Amino acid sequence: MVPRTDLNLLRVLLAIYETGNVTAAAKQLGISQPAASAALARLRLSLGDPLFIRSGARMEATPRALGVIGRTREVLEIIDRDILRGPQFDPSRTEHEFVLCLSEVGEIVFLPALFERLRRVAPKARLRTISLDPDALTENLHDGKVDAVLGYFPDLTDPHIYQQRLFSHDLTCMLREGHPLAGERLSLEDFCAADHLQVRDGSRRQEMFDAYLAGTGVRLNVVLKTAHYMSVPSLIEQSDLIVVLPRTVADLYAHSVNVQTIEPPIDIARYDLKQYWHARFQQDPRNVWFRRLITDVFAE
DNA sequence: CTTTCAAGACAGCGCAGTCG
DNA sequence: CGACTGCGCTGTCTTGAAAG
Repeated sequence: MVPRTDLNLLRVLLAIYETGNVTAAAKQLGISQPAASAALARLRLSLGDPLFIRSGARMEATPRALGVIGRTREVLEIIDRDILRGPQFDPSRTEHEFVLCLSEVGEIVFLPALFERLRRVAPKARLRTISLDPDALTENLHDGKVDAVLGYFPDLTDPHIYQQRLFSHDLTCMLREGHPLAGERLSLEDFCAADHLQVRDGSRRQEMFDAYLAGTGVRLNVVLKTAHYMSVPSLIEQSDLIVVLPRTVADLYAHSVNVQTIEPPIDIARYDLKQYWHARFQQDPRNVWFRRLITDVFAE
């Protein structure tokens, strides 16, 4: 059996050594003189040495006491600094590689701003983004292999996964400049009859938009499916396809290629973009800091 | 297997008094 | 004068049973 050690006794030992006086030591520790005296008695018993011999008005340390004072001071400093106060996180010095799991939309729209902010406040830190199967997200968050998940992930329902809403997305349509259907607004007939491009990156089991369509009975004529948003601008620019996609992405593309956005003929509910993390890291200083960084970027 | 609860044991406290 | 001791009180810990 591991011997039981009351570490408070070591504080009494140090206080008596520093003050040379049990009464003063008790005062320093905020305990009564008898309590300090009793603590000294327990120490004497456990170390098998008188530790302090009274010499006039002063308690003189024995060689045994002198032999353990230095190490005792070191141990208590380590406990106070590294255990009781907990590890501190200094963003200006960290070389940690933060791992963020986010959707392709998140990568396109938010990663540049997030990375810029990270470089500014934590110049030595690194950032790695990954995409994971929905089933693997919870486990990776639990293990700390992923610091946070960012995006629309309705499959993250584990009660130990905490979440915070950052932003609300809405969907819009995009087609090429000069498209036969280009104009103010699409009719539902034209919308359904048009050839659609569909983007599904596999980051969730069911898209909110698909569930919405299933509920309304509207069926789209999807003729091309892709897993990436990267190819969307050129596909739309060079065809008569229509695509439904997040407005933030559509706005980004509309600035760089010959495409335009057009309001869909149906009201599609907005969906929340959130950050997710595991309960284990709720109080972890580094994780708290990283989550706040993400929140701040979205607040801007 | 973990958590919760109650009962008993015990360590640590302060007070008062004694000892060196 | 300051360390130590005895006593009674209090809070914490341990243990075992029960519940989830």
